Amino acid sequence: MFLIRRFKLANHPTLQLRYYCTPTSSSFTSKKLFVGGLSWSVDEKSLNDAFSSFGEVVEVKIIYDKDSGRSRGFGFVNFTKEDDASSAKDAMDGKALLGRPLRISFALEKVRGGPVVVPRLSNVRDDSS
DNA sequence: AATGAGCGC
Repeated sequence: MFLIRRFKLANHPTLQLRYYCTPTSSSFTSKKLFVGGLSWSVDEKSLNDAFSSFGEVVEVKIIYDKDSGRSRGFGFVNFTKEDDASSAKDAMDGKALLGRPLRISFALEKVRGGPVVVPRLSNVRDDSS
């Protein structure tokens, strides 16, 4: 089920490839939620407060821009049980937090290790024999 | 400076 390697080609200059483990079915469950649509001013504490009532929250992480320090407007919430994550998603998806409606889905996991690009030098000779 | 779909180090 989590077998499809999906790649996304980001905007040209960096030509970054990002691989994610995506489920074959569009609806799946996870203990980890992706929470988008966050107001710039939402921090991890308030996000925790908003989600901890649905179950035991292991981790709350908001993604901040590396050098501007500003929130990128999304984050992740980890529950111990995916039932809790699921009900939190159902209850909070579309619901506004600090004025902005949350966009919640189950988190995609980055493919472990990421893509391995094997250097292939076409003019390398095999001198082993 | 303002930005508003997306999936982190």
